[in-house]
Amino acid sequence: MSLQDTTSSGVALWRLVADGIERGIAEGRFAAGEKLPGEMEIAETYRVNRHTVRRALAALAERGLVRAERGSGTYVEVQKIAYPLRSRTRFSEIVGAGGREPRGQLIDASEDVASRELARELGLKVGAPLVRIESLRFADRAPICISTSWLSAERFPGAGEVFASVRSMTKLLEHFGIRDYRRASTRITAGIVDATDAARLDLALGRPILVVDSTDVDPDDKPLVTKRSRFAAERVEFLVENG
Amino acid sequence: MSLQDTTSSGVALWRLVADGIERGIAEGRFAAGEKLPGEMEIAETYRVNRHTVRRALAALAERGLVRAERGSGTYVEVQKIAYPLRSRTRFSEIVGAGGREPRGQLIDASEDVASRELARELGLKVGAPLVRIESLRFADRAPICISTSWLSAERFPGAGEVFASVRSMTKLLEHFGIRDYRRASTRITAGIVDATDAARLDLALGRPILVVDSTDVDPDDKPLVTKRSRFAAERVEFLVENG
DNA sequence: TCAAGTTGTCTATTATCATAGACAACTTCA
DNA sequence: TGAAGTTGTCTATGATAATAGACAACTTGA
Repeated sequence: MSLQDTTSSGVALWRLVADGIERGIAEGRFAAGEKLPGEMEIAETYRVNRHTVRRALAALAERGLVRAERGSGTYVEVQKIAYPLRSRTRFSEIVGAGGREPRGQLIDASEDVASRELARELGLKVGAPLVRIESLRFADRAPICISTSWLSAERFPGAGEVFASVRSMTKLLEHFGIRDYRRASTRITAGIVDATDAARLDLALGRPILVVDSTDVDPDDKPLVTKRSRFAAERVEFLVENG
Repeated sequence: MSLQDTTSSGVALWRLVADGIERGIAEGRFAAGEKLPGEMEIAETYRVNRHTVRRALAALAERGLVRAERGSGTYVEVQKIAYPLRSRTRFSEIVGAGGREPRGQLIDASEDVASRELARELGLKVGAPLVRIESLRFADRAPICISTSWLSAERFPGAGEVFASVRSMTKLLEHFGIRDYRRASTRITAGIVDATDAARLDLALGRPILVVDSTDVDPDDKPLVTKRSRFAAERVEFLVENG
């Protein structure tokens, strides 16, 4: 590691550079459409090899944040995604409307049992069998959000396998005969990303996340699924609709 | 990387394991003085090699979080600093459809000129004279939120002095003859506290904050005041009511 | 047209990361 | 005392990270 780092931090240098540049974009130091400093200049400011900078830029380019033009420079490509909050908010609508392609990826599905809080949210007894689904959502190529969803294992047997094939919570519920549902509650707070989420969201350690706890209910107000979602704060902003 | 990770994240595996264990300690899954699972068992749960686990444990040991005892096990060394991930304090009335009772303490009032963004929000020209009001809000004795409000200096002359005496944005607007107004837009995102806000909010550096940008308008949709508020994320959660 | 500056690609070298297997040293408990 | 289970240490191998230098391909502006 360069700089004063004598002990290895376990985070690759190119990742630190990439995070630094991304932060510059997120904070507006590099505006959308503008040219970044040259690779040599970036290498000097971070005191790393030019190849290391190129690795960082390649990672950003893969996610669509920057675009390199040979002979000219590297340009900032994207902006924050606006995420309106109202009942019936569904990810595909939002990102679809913005012209970005929604993608959901199953990370993991496993069995779980209801804690007191989960039991209360879902209207079940403590210890009731649940299905836990971990999923990752993208806009374009950038990971936006990690969600952990819990459903009753009795009401939705095999929910994990279904989600793996349909890749959408709406379609999962449709598969079990639920055509309509709505958002019962949404709580928003913020936190710091942990290492696991950081790796999956392609976020630097210590970066802020928006934490959204929500529960969806059917038309009879019976809880269907409760979720905890973690959004990369620098890529998302929430728009609260009020009359 | 193990699991399904085919793309390298730039974060070393041992670091992910170390963070995972540290999180377990912080959240009390591994109590102080207790024995951690064996290296083989940890390796299996994270699906990595035992040497990778040893690297992770070595990093934690170097920081004094754990202590290994040959032939016996590895033990949690320190008492965690317990802080709740989210408090139960509800501020729905501040951020939801309401958001009208900022009873707070005036920190500073000064003159400012409209940047492009402020001008757009307030429907003024760039460079138009503004009054900027910095205020601090408490719940009990804990500081909760810092707000920076901007108003047109032409429409609200002496707004700073008025706010200092009435200590409420609603009453300030009443003073200028505005009895009714509503929230036009609310944008929520998250960030890291800066040094100035950290001191005022009694927050550690690097802690997350909820950033709320909002604009209030009169019944004719004319912008009155635009605000940027920073909430200590660990003391606040937002409740979004829908339906 | 030409020079300067940019990104793209190649080879090469060294250090770290992650895995794998084997065995030693030690503790615990029956 | 002995077996089982724990951490400690050694060697070894392949993949990745980071450095270094050279040059090609291209854009920009004088």
